[in-house]
Amino acid sequence: MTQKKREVSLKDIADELGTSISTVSRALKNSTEISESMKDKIKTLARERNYRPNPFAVNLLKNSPRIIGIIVPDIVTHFFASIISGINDTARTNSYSVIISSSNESYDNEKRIIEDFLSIRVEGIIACVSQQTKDFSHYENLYNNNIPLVFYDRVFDNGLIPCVVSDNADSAYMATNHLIENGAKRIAFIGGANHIDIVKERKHGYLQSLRDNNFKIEPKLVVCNHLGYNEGYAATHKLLSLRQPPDAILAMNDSLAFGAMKAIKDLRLSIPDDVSIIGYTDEQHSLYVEPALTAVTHQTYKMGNEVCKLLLNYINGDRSGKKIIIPSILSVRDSSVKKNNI
Amino acid sequence: MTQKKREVSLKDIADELGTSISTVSRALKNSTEISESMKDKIKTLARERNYRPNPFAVNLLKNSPRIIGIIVPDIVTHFFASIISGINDTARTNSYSVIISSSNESYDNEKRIIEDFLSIRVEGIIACVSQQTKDFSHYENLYNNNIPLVFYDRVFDNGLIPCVVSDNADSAYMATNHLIENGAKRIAFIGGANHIDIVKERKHGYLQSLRDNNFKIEPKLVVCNHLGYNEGYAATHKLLSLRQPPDAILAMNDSLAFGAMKAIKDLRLSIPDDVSIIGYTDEQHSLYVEPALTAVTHQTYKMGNEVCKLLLNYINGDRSGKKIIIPSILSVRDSSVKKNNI
DNA sequence: CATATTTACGCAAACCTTTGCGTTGTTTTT
DNA sequence: AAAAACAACGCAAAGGTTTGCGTAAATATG
Repeated sequence: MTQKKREVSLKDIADELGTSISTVSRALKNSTEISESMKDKIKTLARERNYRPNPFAVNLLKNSPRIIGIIVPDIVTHFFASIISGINDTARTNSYSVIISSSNESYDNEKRIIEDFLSIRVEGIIACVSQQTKDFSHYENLYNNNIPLVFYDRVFDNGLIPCVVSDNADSAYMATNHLIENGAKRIAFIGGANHIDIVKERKHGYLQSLRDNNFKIEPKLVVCNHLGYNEGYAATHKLLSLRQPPDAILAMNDSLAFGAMKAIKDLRLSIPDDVSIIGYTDEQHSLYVEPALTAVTHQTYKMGNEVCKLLLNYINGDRSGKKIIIPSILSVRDSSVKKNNI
Repeated sequence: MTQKKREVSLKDIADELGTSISTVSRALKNSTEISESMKDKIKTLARERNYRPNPFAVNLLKNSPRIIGIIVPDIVTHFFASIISGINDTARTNSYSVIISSSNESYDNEKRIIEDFLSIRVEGIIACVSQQTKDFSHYENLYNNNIPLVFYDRVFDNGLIPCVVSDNADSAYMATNHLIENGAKRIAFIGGANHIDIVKERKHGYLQSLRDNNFKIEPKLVVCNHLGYNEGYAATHKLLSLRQPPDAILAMNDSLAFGAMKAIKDLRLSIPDDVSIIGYTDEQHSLYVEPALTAVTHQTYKMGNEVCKLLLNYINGDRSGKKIIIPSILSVRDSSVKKNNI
C-alpha cells in the first residue's frame, strides 16, 4: 500500500518562509495586521504548494462543519431525486455540503441514519419519514436536543418543527373540479393505505370537491389499498364492472394511473370519453402514454429549495416552526378532457 | 440565536469519574489495560451522557475520514439515481459515508466539485464525466497526486484508472440479433451525438450484428443527432417515409424510443408487425406504454456496487487499474416480436 | 529628543482524541 | 525476602488551525 502523503500545513509554509504559523494563517485570511509584501509571499507559496486548510482542524475548533444530512425514503424515485436536487443546489449556494442517506422506507434504517448523522456531527437534518415509521421518538429526541431538524413531504407535525409539504387536499380538490368541469358525472378515487397522511388529505380534497359540486358521495367509488401498478389495474377493473361504473378516475399515483389506463383499455373503453383519468406524477412519461395523461405535478425542485432554506434558517436561530405549503400544478393533457362534453 | 451546546467529551467523563482522559479513551475501546470495574463505570456513564467521539479530532489524528465523493452528471435520471443507490449501499456496509454532487453535465461544475471534495478531504472520488468535458486534466491531476479515483459509465480511460462500464457494443449487438431473429429485414439505428463514446460503441455493436448476419449496411438507416423525445419522433418520421423504410428500430435511449413509438403510431403503422422497436431503459415505464417496450436494461445497482468496491480496493492500495464490464440484459416484451414472423 | 502610538509580527492556548511511555501498587517467582 | 513481573492507570505529545495577547521595531506626536 502506497504511503498516503501528508498534506501541506500552515507550519510547512511558515517554515519555508521563516515566519510563524499565525502570520501565515492571518495572511491567508487577508488580515490587515500583516504587511502586503508578506501577504504576497505567503499567498503565492500557498498557491504553489496547493495548500488547503485541514477541515478537521478547523471544525475541531469552530464546530460548524457546514454539512447537512438528508434522509430520503428512496433515492431512485423521481419525486425524491428531484427534491434532493433542489436541496443540494440551495445548500451549495450557501456553501453547505449535503450527505444523503436512504432509509429504503425502513424504520430501523431511519434510526440508524440519525445516529450516523449525529456521529458525523452534521449541523442539521432534513428528513422525510419512512412509510414504516409510526413511532417518532427518534425525531423528538433530535428536537429536544436542539438539533436543527426540518421535514419535507411526509412530516412529523407537532406544530413546532418547520416543514415543507405539498397541498394535497387542494390539488385533489382542483383535479376533481377539473374532471367535473369536463363532464364527469361519477368520479372514482384510487389511493393507498388509509393511514398515510397524503392519502387522507387527497381523499379529503376529492370528497370536498364532490360536496361543493353537489355530487353524491359513493363509498363504492373510493378504493384505498396499496400504491402500485397492479393494484391500479385491479381496482379499476373492479370499479368498471360495477352496476354503475365511474366515468372518471382520480388516481393518487403514477403507477396506479398507468395501471388504471391499462385496465380501461383492456375493457375496450375509451379514454377520456368513456372514462377520463387524472394521475399524480412529475415524470415525463405521462406524455408518452396514450392518451397523454393529465396529472398533478409537484414543484419538487422548489420543495427542495424551500426545505433547505428552512433548515438554514433554523441553524441560524429561527425557531418559528414555519410550515410551507408548495402548490401543485394540474397539467391538463388528453386523458381528462371528454370530447362529448355537453 | 440559541447557544449551540458543546458536545460531551472524554474530559467531561473523566472529570465526572475522577479519572484521566486516557483511561476513558481506552475503556471505551475495551482495552485490556483497564480493569473491568472501571470499564463498566465509564461505559455506562458514556452511554448516559450520550457520548460520541468527535470525528474532527479523530480525523485530525488519523487522517482517514471514511468519506468518498461521488460526481454524477445528473441526480434525477433513474439510471444515475440507481447507480448512486448501489454505491451508497456498499459504501455503507464498509462504513464509509458518501457525499454526492451533481455536475449537471457542466465541465466547470465538475472542476469545482473536485476542488470541494479535496477541501473536504474525501478519501477517494467516484466519477462519471459530464457530457461537456473534453479536457481531462483535472482528473489527471487527481491521478498524479495519488488521490483514489475510479470512473463509472462515462470514463476517462487511460488504461490506468479503474472503471466500471456497461457492455454497450455487446448489448446493441444482442438487441440487433434479437430483431433479426424475430423477422426484421431492415433495421434502423437512432442514436445521439457521434462524439459520445456510448453512441459509438452501441452503433458499433449494431453494425457488427448486421455484418455477422450478412445484412447490407445502409447509412440512411443510421440517424445520430441528439438524445430526446422530439428527436426520436422526427427521426422515425423521416425513416419511415424513405422509399425503403425500416421494419425495425434500435433506439439508443428511452425518450428516443418513446418518440419513435409515437411516430410509428401516428403513421398508422403497427408495432411490432410493421415496425418492431427496442429501446434502452431501466425504468418501469417501458411496461406502461403500448405495446410494452422491449428494452436493454442495465444492472445499474450492481454497477454502483462494483464501482464502489473498485474505489475501496484502490484506497487499500490496489493500483491494478481494473476495468469491469457489467453485462446488460435484454428484457423482451411485445414491441420486438413480430407475430407474422416467418 | 523623549514619549506615545502604530505596524507587523510571534507565542501559546484551545479544540478533542489517540497512544507511547512512565509510574505506581500488587502479585508472582526463585 | 528480594527480585521480577504484571496490572491499572496517568502524563504528555501530536495532529492543524484560530485568535487573544504580548512584544519589538518603526513611526508619529509633543
